[in-house]
Amino acid sequence: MRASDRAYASLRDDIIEWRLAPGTVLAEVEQSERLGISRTPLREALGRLTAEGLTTAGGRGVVVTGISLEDIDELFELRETLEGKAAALAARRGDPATFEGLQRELLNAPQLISGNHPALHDYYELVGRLDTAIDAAISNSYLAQAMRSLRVHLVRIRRLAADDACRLAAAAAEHAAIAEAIAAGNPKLAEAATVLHLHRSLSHIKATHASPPKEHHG
Amino acid sequence: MRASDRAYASLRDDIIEWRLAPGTVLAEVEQSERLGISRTPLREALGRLTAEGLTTAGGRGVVVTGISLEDIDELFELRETLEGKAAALAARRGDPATFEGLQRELLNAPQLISGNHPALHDYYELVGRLDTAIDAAISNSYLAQAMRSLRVHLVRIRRLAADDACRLAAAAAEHAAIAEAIAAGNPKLAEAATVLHLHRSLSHIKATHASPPKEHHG
DNA sequence: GGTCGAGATTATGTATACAGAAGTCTTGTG
DNA sequence: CACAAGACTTCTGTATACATAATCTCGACC
Repeated sequence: MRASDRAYASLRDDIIEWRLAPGTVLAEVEQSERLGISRTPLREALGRLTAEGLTTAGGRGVVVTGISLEDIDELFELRETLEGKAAALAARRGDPATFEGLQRELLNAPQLISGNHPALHDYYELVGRLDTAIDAAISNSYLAQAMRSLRVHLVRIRRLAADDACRLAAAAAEHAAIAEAIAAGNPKLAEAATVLHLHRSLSHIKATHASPPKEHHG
Repeated sequence: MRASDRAYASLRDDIIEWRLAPGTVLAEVEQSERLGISRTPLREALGRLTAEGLTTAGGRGVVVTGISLEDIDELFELRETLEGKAAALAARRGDPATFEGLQRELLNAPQLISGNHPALHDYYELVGRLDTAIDAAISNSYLAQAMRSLRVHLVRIRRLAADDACRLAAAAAEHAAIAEAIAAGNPKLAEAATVLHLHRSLSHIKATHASPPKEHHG
């Protein structure tokens, strides 16, 4: 693996997991020394992060982007548009069997979650498989790409919302409804189920953070 | 201006204007010598182009991306989703006076176009102002960013469709309808006018290219 | 005492040198 | 004559050295 790829993955992870706070300046010499590489591959990594919107190239050095409450609203507005359309397209073009299987798994998810130690990883992996299945079903690489670039920010937001077992179970049911609608080949229903799920998710995030979270564009 | 910026702008223009054909390999030494810069800023430029989707970083060297008929369909599918939503949001949040002015200008556009030498530049500049006004009105930087990344590819497609004066006049009328709906504060109408315009544009492009254009991902 | 300016310092932007990998051409053998 | 193996060529990936620009600080002058 290339050094620039490692640097990119490392920094991306640090930003998404909030180990690098918004507003942090990523000086080239400092970071290249920290990661044990030279400035050249680091610059490529920073360029990719900036293209994704995780950092901004303001004046001197690149700084870690913040996420304000307005950003979350904007993000979900776009997300509703893209994922709603994607769900509708998947219902038209997807393979029903695939989504029937995912629906079954999602209906079983709450049982796994309510166990002793909530297996967040398993749940997120399952949701990720649903996302991947939708991406493949829509047969639209540009739409898929747009959603992928959104998901980076959403994962970041997810860390802000302390997902309890209750919300996870509800979310699993909502995802199951989406999968069911897609499997049934019903575009309108798939879009409606998606919109519903996203509104619930956004409400949950906002309720969790009645007090404003870390603020905004560094 | 930085050397990497100049290289990026130059290559981007060459690709959009089809001076660099799809499938062309952009070797680093070759291009850096052609542009009179060193490999370092050139690599940054290539990275930006690849992030935008104008080039792909397959195996050895980056190659200029192609646009197939399927790509155009996918592109317009996403475009309909994003611009439809944007028009609806602009109708809700935009300043009516701005769009009334744009509507008036667009209604006068056909007179300018039907002159001796069709002033394509003026028309495209006017449409660009409408896009900019919508971007500003929606108050959603993520949606605006998604549309900006789309427009790069659309400009490229525009060069494939030989826009005659007749089509330009019709397009101006369609744009005027969009501006009118936004000025009227009618989201559903604005979205409908946008969807109508995009379908007409796509039909025109497809009719122009009954014979398949340059094909596919390089 | 405050403010403006010049110098120093440090960071980014660029060029170049080096290393590793991949592809191609050539040559030898079956 | 065809196929395979090896060396050579060439390209990308990385490191480092140098240039340039911006910022911070210190000092002088008002």
